[in-house]
Amino acid sequence: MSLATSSRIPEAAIRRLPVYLRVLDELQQADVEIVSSAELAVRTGFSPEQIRKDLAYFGAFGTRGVGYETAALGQEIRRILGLSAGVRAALVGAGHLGTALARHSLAKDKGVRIVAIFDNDPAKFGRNIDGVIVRPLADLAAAGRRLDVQIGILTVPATAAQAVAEQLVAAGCEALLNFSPVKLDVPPHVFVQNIDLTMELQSLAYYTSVRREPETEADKPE
Amino acid sequence: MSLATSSRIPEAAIRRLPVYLRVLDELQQADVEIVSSAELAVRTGFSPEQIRKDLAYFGAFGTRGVGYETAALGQEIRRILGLSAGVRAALVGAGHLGTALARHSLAKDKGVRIVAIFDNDPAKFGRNIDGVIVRPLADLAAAGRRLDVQIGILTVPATAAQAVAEQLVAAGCEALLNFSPVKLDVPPHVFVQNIDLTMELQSLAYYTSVRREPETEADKPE
DNA sequence: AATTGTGAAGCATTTCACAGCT
DNA sequence: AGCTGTGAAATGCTTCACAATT
Repeated sequence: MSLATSSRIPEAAIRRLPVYLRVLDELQQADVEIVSSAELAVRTGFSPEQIRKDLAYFGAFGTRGVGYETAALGQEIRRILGLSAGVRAALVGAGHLGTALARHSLAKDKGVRIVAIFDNDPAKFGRNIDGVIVRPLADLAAAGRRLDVQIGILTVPATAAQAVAEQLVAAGCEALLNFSPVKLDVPPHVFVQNIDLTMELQSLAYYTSVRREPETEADKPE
Repeated sequence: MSLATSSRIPEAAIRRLPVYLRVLDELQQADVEIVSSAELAVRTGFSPEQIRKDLAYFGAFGTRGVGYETAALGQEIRRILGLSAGVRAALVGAGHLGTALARHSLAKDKGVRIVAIFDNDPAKFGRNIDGVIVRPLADLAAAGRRLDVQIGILTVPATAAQAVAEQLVAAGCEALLNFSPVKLDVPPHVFVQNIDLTMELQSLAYYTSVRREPETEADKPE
């Protein structure tokens, strides 16, 4: 009962589904009722075969010789991801990044709703971020499972991250979005997605020509 | 001369280097002079073999039977990434997310420095974000290559993204960090890293147990 | 004795190529 | 005729296992 790991479906495929969903919604907006994998490929940048394979992991949603119904496929993806049920998230850390994220996500409902925001800093208590009030971090432990949140978002300093993660898991979170540069230690049933902004910037530097110094020393010795 | 793509080294390995770098800096801070791949593995969550292989792509930096010198390896990674030269970045879109990012990155110098911030909104012109003044977007085109930036960061609405990307490339950017949910069309020598926050949240929903509806219709038909 | 560096094996994901429907 | 769905091949990345070195 506790083995929730789906295992057969590549994580990369799951991460592409929201991209398909966005394009499908745009097409529907434009009254396009049918779309081919080739057309989706142009709009997403993924290959048509990949798109077909990704979708085929979950069923046969298209019509051969025709394509996919935009509306129906959109609903299927929403169902697969669990967005139609409406997922609830708690965000911890109402600093600049946390606030930006909350606004970003609350602006338009995309199936995941931030329903509670916590912080440590009394100066921030009571602040209203697009309709959600910033509460003391202590409330997270107190409210616990009554919050009924499935996703936790960490935009806290590295020093606080592990403790906050544990409280989010205790509150019932099964998936965490972690912006702290820390490897979180969580129970195996909890899925962690890390976003490390410093890492993103630093790794980009590699693809820049700046680094070319007259270097002789450390070339691979054959 | 224009073929800059390194090609032999996995992108995934490049993305792990900044993580090693962070841990090495922490160790150095704590006066640890030597570290083994096993110890690095514990602290980063990657396997020791993977760490050794990643480093071996660039040279032989360790001593057999001993380990790696924290200070020396840190410098090597900085050199490999191009951080020692000091990379310059321009950020476009001084909204909540852009501002948060700028502060985040400017707080401590990690080798990539945001040297210019642009926005479309006159209300934001002149605002000071940790020492950098928000300038009119038009200045980006005007300043062009004189900005001497290698990295561009896009925190703009989807509708503006492609045009802004083109201006950043014209200004000399060889790598873009794109937070807009748009597939950017750029010349082949430009490296694009997308961070799609809506996608991150929506894909997390999959790893949640919410989705379990009494579903019969669309199971894979064997 | 310990730990790196690395060819080879193993695994995962992507691409190919085409059969199967409409 | 056109486009999906899918085994099989190709590619890429990770793990294994051990020789090399201090």
